[in-house]
Amino acid sequence: MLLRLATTIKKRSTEELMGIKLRQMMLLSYLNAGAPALQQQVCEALWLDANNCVLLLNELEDMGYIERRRDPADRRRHVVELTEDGRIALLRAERAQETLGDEIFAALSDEERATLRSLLSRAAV
Amino acid sequence: MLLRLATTIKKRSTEELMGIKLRQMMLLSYLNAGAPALQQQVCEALWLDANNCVLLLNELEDMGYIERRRDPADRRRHVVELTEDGRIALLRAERAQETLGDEIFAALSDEERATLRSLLSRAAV
DNA sequence: TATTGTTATACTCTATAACTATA
DNA sequence: TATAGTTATAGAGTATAACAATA
Repeated sequence: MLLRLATTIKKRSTEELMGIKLRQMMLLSYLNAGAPALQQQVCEALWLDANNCVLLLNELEDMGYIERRRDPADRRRHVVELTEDGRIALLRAERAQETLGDEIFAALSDEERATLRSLLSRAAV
Repeated sequence: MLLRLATTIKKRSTEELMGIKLRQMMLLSYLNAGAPALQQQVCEALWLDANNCVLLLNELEDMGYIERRRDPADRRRHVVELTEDGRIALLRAERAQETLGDEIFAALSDEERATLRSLLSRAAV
């Protein structure tokens, strides 16, 4: 049931609706939450292997939503940072997600949604 | 969060653990729940397009877990039925899933799990 | 001609391994 | 030599379109 709901969310989170892909949004969202992060940290936080992470970052860099800079302390490393355009794109995607959430969980009260969130957060990831 | 949990479940539902793949289990589970069904119904219930459905049924038929017969009433149609081996394979997979569920939702009481199920079931699919 | 099931094909997502540059 | 990032490649999963048999 949980799996089916997840596929529903994925299917309805179209690029057309959000402006960007769901995975792209999750990466931008992670960057927005904290300070500019090392590429490695981004990968780990989002469960992406190094390869996938690079590809995703490439897309976002091409779109101008992130910037990659060499870490002066260790020139092998890249520091990833959200751009202003990236912030705007993220906001749009988040608004779309909220609307979608309202549609999908329309039958649940605010309180019930909070309960759901809390229960899910206590499951092992 | 819901999406992350879903990927956790998928990743941990390995063929090694369950004996069959998750999608195969879902199809067998559907057949087990009701009477022998038309291929078309199976597709629709599991959100598979016709192509995918055929491929999945092919796998299961090769493994001897289902049987396909022509519908005498309309020879274009196929009736799909679970075999005894299929039933056994399904049972094994279901047991593995239960164990997995216990691990993932270990922090939740029985009552809380019931609440979670009920909340999820009320979301739009 | 329309419908059921099938095959062929391509596209996305993900996973593995080899390569480059820095340390 | 070990590590961070990259590239190349292959494998799942999924979607689209063309095809065969039957109605």
